[in-house]
Amino acid sequence: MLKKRNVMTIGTLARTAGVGVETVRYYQRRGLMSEPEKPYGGIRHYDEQALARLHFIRASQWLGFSLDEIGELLTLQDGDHCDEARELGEQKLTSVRRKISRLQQIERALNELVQKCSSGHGDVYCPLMASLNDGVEDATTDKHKVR
Amino acid sequence: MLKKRNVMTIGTLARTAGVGVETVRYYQRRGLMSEPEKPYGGIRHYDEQALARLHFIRASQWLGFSLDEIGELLTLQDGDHCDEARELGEQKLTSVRRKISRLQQIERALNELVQKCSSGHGDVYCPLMASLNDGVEDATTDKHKVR
DNA sequence: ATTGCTTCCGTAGTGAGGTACGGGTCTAAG
DNA sequence: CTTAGACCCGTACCTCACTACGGAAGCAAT
Repeated sequence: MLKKRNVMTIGTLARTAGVGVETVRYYQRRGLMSEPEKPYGGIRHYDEQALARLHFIRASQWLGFSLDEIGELLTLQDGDHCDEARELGEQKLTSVRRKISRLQQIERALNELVQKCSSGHGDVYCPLMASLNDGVEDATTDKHKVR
Repeated sequence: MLKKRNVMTIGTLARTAGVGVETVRYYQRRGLMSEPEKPYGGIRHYDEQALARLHFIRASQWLGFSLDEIGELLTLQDGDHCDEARELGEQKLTSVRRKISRLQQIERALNELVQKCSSGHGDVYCPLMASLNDGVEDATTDKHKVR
């Protein structure tokens, strides 16, 4: 008993996955998804696999992988390359942890500044601005790229 | 006794602040820094104020302000607008905290996946890939923008 | 005086991840 | 049968923060 596969147009596919039609087409152009053959003169249809692929991409993106990295992951898809996949995962984990601690530093600094601003309200000058003018105490000590 | 002010060329200024010459010129075009008058047919010189401005910009950037927001901050520079500045700071603080908790979620998920990958090594399939294929457990439940 | 590094200045390109547009074709509802 | 709404497709445009390019002119040392 062959259950007829859930067939969708690109619009339905996109809506179901919560992305825009243009985004799906963009992923196709990037080579992250294949374009199904189109029936002569007609409209392409997409199945569950396409939807799964879209989920894969969004899930990976959510984990901080770039589209290029996702492309890499996709070449490892058969499950035979667990080590490579884990390696990529570990790299991401490291970079996520770096980001977290940088943001925590920033949070502490910003919090302190805002606190000062709220309390010492008698003065004429603004402590936040003052700190920014001084370079936020050792924030600019790392003179590297901010990006 | 007038101490002759520390005068720099754009190159020295940039190097001192740890940015590129092009970056300084870019900030000028963006209206974040002024261009000093140039002596007839000659080379512009920059003083400590310009350097301070550059520090201000980098410090603010480090705190997560965009160049547009930094422009706003700069219009509040006189210190008479402490409330507005604090308001901006608080907004940033909120967004930084959001980012942190999002990243912490990601960290937990990624860590778990990598752990699984390292341990259960007898199977043929890769747990990381498997999870990505399933959508990372409720990661894709929030079907919104990843950006 | 010649080499060689800066500076000056405008314009254009980069990368990441899309989003928008416009003209043409299909399909489904009324 | 007409019309509204998808779809198809290529190309152009967007944001953000830079970065590069290229030619002319200045300045410092040899």
